[in-house]
Amino acid sequence: MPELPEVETVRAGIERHVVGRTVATATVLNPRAVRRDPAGPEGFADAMTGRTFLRAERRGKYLWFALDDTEALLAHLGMSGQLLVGDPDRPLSPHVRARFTFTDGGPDLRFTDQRTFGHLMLVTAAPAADGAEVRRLVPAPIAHIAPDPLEAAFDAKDFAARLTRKRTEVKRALLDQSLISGIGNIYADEALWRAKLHWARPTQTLKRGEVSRLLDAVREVLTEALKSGGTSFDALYVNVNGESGYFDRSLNAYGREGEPCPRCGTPVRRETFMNRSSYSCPHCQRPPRGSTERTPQRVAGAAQAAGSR
DNA sequence: CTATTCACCTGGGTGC
DNA sequence: TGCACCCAGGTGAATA
Repeated sequence: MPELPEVETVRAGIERHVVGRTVATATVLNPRAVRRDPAGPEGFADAMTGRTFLRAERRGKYLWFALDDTEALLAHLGMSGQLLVGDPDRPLSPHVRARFTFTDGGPDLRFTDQRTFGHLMLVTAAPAADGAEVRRLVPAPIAHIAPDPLEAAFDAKDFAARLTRKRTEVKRALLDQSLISGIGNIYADEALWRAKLHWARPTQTLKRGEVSRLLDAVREVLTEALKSGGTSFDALYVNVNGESGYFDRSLNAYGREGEPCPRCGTPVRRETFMNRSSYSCPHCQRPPRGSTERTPQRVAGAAQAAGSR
């Protein structure tokens, strides 16, 4: 699942292989890929033709490619999206949702997305209003997304204040892209493990030291994952798929149910939270007082309702 | 305004 | 072998 490090790897790949090139043809193979673009598939393709990719930018899990001073191609990879650059004559895989060829006749760009949660959209961009030194444009549809912890516009003090003001659990807060962007289920669990915090911990009870420990953990986890993803930068293929190799980075908690915690050896537990799995160490990450232990099973009614759909 | 719930998707895996 | 179902989960619209 592409979270900040994977999306940044894609951004760097696009910067290297696509920026400076001009679109010869744009083809939408599945209209769902541009469902958020009011111009529709034909309008989108028409508007993209002849445009030049000027810059590759990112905030959190969103990517955008400036086309001029006010317009950009916005991309979100969703669960399974990939942006692949390669030989324009290679066969078209069944999950290619959109394709761009370039006037130089070189490698093409393909938006591939099995589960179709991702999308592309031509947008207008306005100057970011989140930092005096920030001069770049941010697309209007993602103006509500908070800066991510690796960008200059990120304000740690403001994050701490807003985090502890919320009335919610700490993991839910980490996944809230309007509070801090770029973190998904995997790195949320990894950061909480590293900071020795349980996912259900009420944000209002977090001590100052715990907040800074958590933010440090978030930055470390993202930075390390980014480093291991960086090895694929030289490849022509800009790959962000779970199977692509660097995604098997070492994880300490996520997906390791029953395996020993690397810190203390206690078997990692899995619990259901927000209808998804949360992995944590029962010894290092003690549940807050009064929190209900939850098992991975769904409630009977929910399972039945889901099954009948 | 804030917090919560749900719809949107598909292919691999599992159990009967 | 075939079928039904579960599961992965980020986003934004709808709802409370």
